[in-house]
Amino acid sequence: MSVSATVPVESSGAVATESDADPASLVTRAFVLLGAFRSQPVLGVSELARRTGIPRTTVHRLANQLLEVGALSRVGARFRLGPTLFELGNLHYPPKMRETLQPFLDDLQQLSGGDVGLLEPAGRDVIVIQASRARQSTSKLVKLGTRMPAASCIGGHVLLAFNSGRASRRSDEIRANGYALDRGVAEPGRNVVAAPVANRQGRVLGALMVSVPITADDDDLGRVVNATLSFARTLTFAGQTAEVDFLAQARPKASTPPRRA
Amino acid sequence: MSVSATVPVESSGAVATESDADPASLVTRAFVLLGAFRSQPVLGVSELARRTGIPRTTVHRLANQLLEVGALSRVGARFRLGPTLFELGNLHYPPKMRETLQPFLDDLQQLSGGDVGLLEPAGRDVIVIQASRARQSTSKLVKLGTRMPAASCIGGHVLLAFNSGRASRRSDEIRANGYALDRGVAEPGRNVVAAPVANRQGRVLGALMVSVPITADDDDLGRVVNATLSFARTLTFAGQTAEVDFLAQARPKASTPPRRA
DNA sequence: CCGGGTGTTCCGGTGAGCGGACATCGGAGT
DNA sequence: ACTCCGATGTCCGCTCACCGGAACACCCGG
Repeated sequence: MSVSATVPVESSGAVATESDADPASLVTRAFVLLGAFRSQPVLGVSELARRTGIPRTTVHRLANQLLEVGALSRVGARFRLGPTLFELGNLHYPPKMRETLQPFLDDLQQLSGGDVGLLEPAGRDVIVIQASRARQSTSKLVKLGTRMPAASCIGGHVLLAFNSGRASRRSDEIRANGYALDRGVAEPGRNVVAAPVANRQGRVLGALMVSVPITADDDDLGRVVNATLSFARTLTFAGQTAEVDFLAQARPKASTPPRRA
Repeated sequence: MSVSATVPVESSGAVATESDADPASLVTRAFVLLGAFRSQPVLGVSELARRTGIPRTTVHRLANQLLEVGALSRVGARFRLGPTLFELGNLHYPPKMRETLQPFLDDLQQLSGGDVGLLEPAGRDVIVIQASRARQSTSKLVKLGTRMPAASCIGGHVLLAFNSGRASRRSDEIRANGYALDRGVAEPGRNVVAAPVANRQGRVLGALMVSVPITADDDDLGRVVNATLSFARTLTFAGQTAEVDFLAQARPKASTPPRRA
């Protein structure tokens, strides 16, 4: 549990977030810094340095620069993530996407009684970019802004199945069914259903995920599965119509820019 | 009720404000790059270079680094803001703040029939960090994630009045009234009301803003004002109880870090 | 075939970033 | 009281990684 994305192993020196490329690069470091706040919302310079393996002085300078642009805010002598990140994060979507899709998520939430979330891939992780939660639900998977490894979440499995070229038994199964189902494994006492959402080119860009409490009657679950599939198709359609082109990925122009060595 | 002579709303356009300090600093530049997407959601390298004044080569390198950390995504050969920003932006809040406050905003929305937004200061701008909008409203001020100069928005005036030391006639007036009112200036055909929201120390950290269509009857407006004030107080209270400590800003510790000699 | 528009690569000079050392503050322990 | 410890903020000289001009590769429309 405690899906990685967290702290590297103490003061191991280098940055341990399994980033592919050179760990240098100021930009990378800045975002490693920001990422440290995933596990702790308020951090001081020294704490940041300890968690990220970046020298204190450097952290100090970086943090102050991030402060200037509003990516961090002060909390007494310490820091927290700043409002500029929220602003830019919201600009991530096409302007009307959220408003357009929210009613659908809400409907599905009502209908299923569970928690509904829309996932987007981010590297080898997935992020919950939109959600509709039951009043007093405790699903931690389906929570706005949550990031987790694609491999460790059923919604991520769906995305992998439809996106990554690599075939596997599980992927084949998901593609064949058109959805994925997790019975109480990911979340104890809960069933989780996931179905793919595509854009107008038919490319799968997101996954709809529903987490419902386990019921005695399997027919209930069946209904939830059907509803999820139906709504996933609806979202695909809604994304097309509202010229939202849900999650963009516009014209596939330079489809394969020569990959760097 | 003096009509507030609000500065006419600056309609997007050029790059937004700030960037006071040295334009150097990689971090600053990176965020200047990201900020360019405020006016255009999808941009290529050359376009970015043109808009930001940063040389193409540098833009290219920066953009690719930002891509690696998920702060940007590819769209064909161009870029858009990435999901990591959304994730981090959501972490900006205390964990339960949004869920806690949303019902209050929704109630006020229903009650007033207008658009309701919660503002947070960010440098000399303000950002709408939470909103509840009427079904088919067209208020552009009260939209989730919107950033605008504090000086050009009535909610910003409230924040300035209660936060900045500088006194002015307008600030005094707002402090005396406990709220601010804009009659159709900021948004044609709409009245906008704003009231301060504080944390447990009584420090004003946000502003509640309500935009309603202008009605013939002034009593209606009065009711909206009262409701807004009431809800602002409620939010203050809610922020306190739910140990959300709404918008943090904990103990005013190192209030005056010894400024360089 | 050309001219103007992209995105991308290369490479040398240099200034920005690095980090060791120091100053300072605040709280806990004795 | 005095001290230790860890916190944040500051200074400064060395060096290496970033910067950006120039050149390249590519795709279009004329």
